[in-house]
Amino acid sequence: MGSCKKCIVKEFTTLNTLSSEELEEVSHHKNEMCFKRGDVIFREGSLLNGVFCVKQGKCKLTKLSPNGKDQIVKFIKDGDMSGHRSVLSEEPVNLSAVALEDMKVCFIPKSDIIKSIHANKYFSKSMFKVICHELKDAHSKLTNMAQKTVRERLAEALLFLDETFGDDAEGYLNIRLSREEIANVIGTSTESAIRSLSEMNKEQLILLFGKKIKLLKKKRLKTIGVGF
Amino acid sequence: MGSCKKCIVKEFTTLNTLSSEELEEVSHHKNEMCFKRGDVIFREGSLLNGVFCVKQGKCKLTKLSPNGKDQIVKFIKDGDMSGHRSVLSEEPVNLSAVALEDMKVCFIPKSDIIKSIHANKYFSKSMFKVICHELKDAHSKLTNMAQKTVRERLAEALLFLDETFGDDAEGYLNIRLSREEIANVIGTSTESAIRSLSEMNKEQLILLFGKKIKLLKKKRLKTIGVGF
DNA sequence: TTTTCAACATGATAGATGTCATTAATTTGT
DNA sequence: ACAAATTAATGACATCTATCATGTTGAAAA
Repeated sequence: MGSCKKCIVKEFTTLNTLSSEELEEVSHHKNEMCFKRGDVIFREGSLLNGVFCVKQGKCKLTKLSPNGKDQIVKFIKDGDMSGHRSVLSEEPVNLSAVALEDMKVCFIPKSDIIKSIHANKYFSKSMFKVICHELKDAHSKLTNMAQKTVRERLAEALLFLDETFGDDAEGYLNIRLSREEIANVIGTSTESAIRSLSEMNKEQLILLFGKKIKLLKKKRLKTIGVGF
Repeated sequence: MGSCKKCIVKEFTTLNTLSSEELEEVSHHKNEMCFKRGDVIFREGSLLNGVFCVKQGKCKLTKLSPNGKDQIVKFIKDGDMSGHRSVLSEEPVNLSAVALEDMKVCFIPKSDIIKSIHANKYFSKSMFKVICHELKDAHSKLTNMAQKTVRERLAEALLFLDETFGDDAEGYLNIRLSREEIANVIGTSTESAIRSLSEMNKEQLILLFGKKIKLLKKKRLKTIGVGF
């Protein structure tokens, strides 16, 4: 089992505030797991006994609405943590995590996290920042959802995906989502999402090639996303 | 200047985990201020140097959308704290706070908060829970906003206001909001909000009397809010 | 390869919501 | 108490979005 000291997750998350000893301890307690596209990593309502660190792959965090539709609330990628909200608040998770591609994930037990929060003020501070940032993000998503049109939300979402996951060698978004998943990000029906995508395709703002999407005019997309 | 030890805010918030000495210190550093209905307590983008504790009155937290409309993200009432996200993340506030009635508010400097977070693990734990709860709440609001109709969101919002602020002697909601403000809670146009209210009034689910609103059939409103 | 199934695309239509215009009611300031 | 200004209510209409129906494409399995 590899040491956490050289892990990509340590590199990018709040774990980088841990001391050498703390990391050593985490290394011994952690649990490595693999998932395949479509696998459920955890499901809304479960009581998590630790946090997940993503070494490889991407997943979506979704919330089930009473009407049976999933809302995609967040994406998680290599180097990200997940499940910390549940651990910190000692409540069940309110979101489900589903793998979007094959993943390698480490599970760090709650006890290690809690211990370090109390012992290491840098870790605790960093944790606060992570959650606070998520909260800020959620408020701004809420506002967008409430006040923007489908087309505006789609433009925003595409730019977000571009910033978050980057492009591949040919300039396509480095994430593969079904049309339904795109609809679940922007909070609309699959058909409406498809229509808006086709429209942008015709306008040559984006290029659709199967499931692959290339952003052709990012500046224009930005102004659309802001609402103009 | 009164001691924080007997304050309603201490009673209800995370401040109740502070030791006697810590409270004493806060008592000396705090700053009492008054606001009138409509006053801006802080504005989106400001850098807060402390947190606000509400001794009396209510306010709304709003986020301005690029299209110029305000989205009401949260309500704050007697015994609540606000501004902690900004203080903990050391970022500008992302929301504006506007008084909905006359208010008495205490300002506690950032230094006291940070100090206690490091010194008092109960305080820190309690703070985590507060933020985590807000995050959970924001995710569920996001999902509702994305997937529910105006009527459903209105039903939910009314029940929320009822739970949060309670009723007056005659059974009316204990908070006075304009139609525009109600619209800004549920994320719709003022006219649509008015129409949905009128509709529920005709159906005798609620009773409208000027700005005052009484919930007549809460069970029915609940099933509407869930989406049936 | 061929078959089968799921995902994608698109048209038609109905329903929900936003916008504009007008009138009524209420609040505010004098 | 009155006038002015703001807020609320409602109708008419345009627009957006969801839903249903249908056909197409593409991927996976036999």
